[in-house]
Amino acid sequence: MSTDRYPVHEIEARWQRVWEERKQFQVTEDPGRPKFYCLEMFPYPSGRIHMGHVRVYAIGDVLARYKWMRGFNVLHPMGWDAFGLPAENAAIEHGVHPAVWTHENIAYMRSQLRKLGTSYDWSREITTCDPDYYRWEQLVFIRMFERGLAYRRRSTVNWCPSCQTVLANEQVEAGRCWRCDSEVVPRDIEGWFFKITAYAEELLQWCDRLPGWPERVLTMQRNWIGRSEGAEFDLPVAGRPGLAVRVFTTRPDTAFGMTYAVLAPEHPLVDRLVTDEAERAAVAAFRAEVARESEIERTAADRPKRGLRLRASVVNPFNGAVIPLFIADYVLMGYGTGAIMAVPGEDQRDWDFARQYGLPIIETVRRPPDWTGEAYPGDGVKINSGFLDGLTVAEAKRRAIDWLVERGLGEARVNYRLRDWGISRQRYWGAPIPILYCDRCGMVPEREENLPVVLPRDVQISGKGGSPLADVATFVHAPCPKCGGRARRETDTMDTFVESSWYFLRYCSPRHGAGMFDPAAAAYWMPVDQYIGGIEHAVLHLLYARFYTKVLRDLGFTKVDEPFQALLSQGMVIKDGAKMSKSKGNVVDPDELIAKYGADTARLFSLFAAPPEKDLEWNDHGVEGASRFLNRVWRFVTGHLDELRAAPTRSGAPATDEGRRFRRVIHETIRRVTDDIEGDFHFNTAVSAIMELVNALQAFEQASLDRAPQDERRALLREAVEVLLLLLGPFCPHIAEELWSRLGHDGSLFTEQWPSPDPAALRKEEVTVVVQVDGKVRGRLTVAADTSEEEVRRRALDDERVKGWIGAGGVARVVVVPNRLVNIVTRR
RNA sequence: GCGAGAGUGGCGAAACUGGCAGACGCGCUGGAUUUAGGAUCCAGUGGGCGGAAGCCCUUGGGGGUUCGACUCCCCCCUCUCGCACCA
Repeated sequence: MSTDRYPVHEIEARWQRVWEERKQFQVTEDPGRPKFYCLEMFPYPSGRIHMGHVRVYAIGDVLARYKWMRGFNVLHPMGWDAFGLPAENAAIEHGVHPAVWTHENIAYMRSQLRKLGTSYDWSREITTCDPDYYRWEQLVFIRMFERGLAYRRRSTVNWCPSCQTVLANEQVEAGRCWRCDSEVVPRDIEGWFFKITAYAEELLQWCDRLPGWPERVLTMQRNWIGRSEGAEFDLPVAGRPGLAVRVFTTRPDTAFGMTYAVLAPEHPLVDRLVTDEAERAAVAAFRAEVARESEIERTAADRPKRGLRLRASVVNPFNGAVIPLFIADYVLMGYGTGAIMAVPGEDQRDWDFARQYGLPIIETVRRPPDWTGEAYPGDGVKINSGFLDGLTVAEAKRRAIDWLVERGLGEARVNYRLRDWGISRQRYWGAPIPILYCDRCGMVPEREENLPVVLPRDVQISGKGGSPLADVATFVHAPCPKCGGRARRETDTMDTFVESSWYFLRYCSPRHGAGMFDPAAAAYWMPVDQYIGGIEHAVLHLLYARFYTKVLRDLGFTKVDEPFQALLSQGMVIKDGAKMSKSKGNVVDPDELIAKYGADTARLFSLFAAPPEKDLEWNDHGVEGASRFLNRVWRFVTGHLDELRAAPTRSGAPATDEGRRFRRVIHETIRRVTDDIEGDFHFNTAVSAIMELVNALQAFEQASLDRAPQDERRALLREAVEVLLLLLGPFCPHIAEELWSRLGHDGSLFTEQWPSPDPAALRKEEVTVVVQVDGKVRGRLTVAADTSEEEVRRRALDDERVKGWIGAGGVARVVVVPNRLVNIVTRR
């Protein structure tokens, strides 16, 4: 190790030990102090932390330490999202038990997080694969089951052939598995669901009441929930009394333009409508053709639509017209009623289909004169629409619905795109679902006093498919909780997103034995004041956690409506233009980084290089720069220790202009750094303000050597250095603590008050006013602050240089912005 | 297609409610120190013209509002992300 650099490792290890020994960041509820719950998304214990972790935990740590210094009682916990597939895959590949693999990883990653100098209350650490953790979600599962919020049904689900398990809709990205990127296939299977759809409206409504969340995350959630308003009504099947096709539409006003109707190919009504074997065979062939297409092909853009005309026809109740009925691949069974009225005039999909199959097109809204498109989806006056003619689209929608309701033919209806959350996983490493199947009693929940249903250790993990739990006789066979007879346990486990849906509540009282959490502790700490994590969870974890919190509220466990008051979505860490990944070979290993430069440098660079919400382009030279800066701070403080220690306590304003100017820089830095942290977490500009302070400090040190009175010089140097260390503390805690103590302070920097700017120091005596002529800078004036407009105008017009730019036309007007600028507008 | 966000030096970026565009850092150039390298320090660094003072141009492109536009309005282009036949 070069002697030119400060002793990073010695210092960092020492302070990490001191903080731990002092239990400095352990907290208890204290009603006398304002609380601040600072939470970063907990990691999956994959083995080692990566740069994305360094970034998110550095961001959270700055905030937590800052809030400490601001006098808050800060809850800043850490834990492990410990269930999940990689542990099982490791078991298959290396023959190590998932539990062993997981706990080894946790031990290593915990030491890595400590080396980063993070201010966690480790006494609150939780691990979700611990039965003392998941027992509580088993309890909640039972309560949800009793209320119909957890239910079992057979349905077509997303199956990942590689992970050998079901995926929730939210876990499928463009037809592929969110984890392994395999193509997802539909599969008909029995499984457990959480009824998130019962909360669709509330989840949507609250999107408008989360001002601390980024708009793009709220938009993604709103889109995902996908509310649409319209009407549902019957199209009677011609000549088949009692049979009708139920359709949903958002445009009931266009009903007079319906020229055909469509059922989803798998719609159950189809089988009842077929007239003979020939048609049955045709339908079967069509269905097979549609089924052959993969999810990805089916969602490809501009794909031609395919349909099959059925022999049956339906009647448009609005005008009695008999219209053809199709089955077609562009109508989905999973949305609305699985059937539509087709209005080619106003719907582009219907237009495309009608053109292809030679079906008539009726326009029911007058086109704007410059309209050149095909189907017209916009507003306008209704035409060709009977009693709706002459109305606007909005009026006609209302009228059409009233008309349906009056005749008992249909009703207003709201539909959501959101589907229930499928939580069954056909895998081992997850929380067991506490349900038994009894031959006599059917589906029975485990008795609450028998919880937890512990995941057995001894299993054969083959990865061949099907839950390995099914082969564990001691687990599967259990007495029926109701009748005591023979019963079998459910062998699916819960989606790991269930654990992460409430861990923030468990942190409030992590060792609570009488329930999920201590209500008093949760009442004190919740909600999370600032949550920090990656954008990839915009509609996964963040939607599930909101839902689960509302369920817990409705079950009487908590009074909180929303778990996260404010959310910061940090950007990715990229290198050479791509996300860091082993396959691209562009990973930077945090261990190596810390070994070379130390944690303070790693933190400083990841905070300085970009604002937190943006992607961060990794740059090795930039890291050098961060390290260089810290070394400069170190050299300055250690090089002036005698002088700093001998400094007098400040009294009054500096006597020299130089001193006053420098003191203003010090206090302006306090203001800037505070505003940057409090505002939009723009730590990058906060760091640059600190760097500017150091630049000013060095300049002042040089300039004041022989010019300033020595007492004033020392006092200002001391004031500047103390402010510098206090401001730097949250970003680079180790070096700040070390230099703070070398200055002669006994206590920790983090028990100090965050500094406030002195208004007297901020006051400017002189200001530079820019003088423009026709908007171009032609000079500047130095004037006393708050000089009157007239005076500034006079002095600007008197300026010789400025006069030269005023042409023959003379001055038209003069705009004066006090303390800033004068703009002289000439007549041209 | 729909929705959201972004576009500023060689690079990461900054610019408060419209008021000196490019702070801070990286890189680069020159110099000092050094046997050398490293480290450190000093000066310079958007483009063009000029010996210099200085002048002109410049925030994806085009228009507009304004004394004044990176910032506000309209049109267009490019990129990123999300959803995607959702009736």
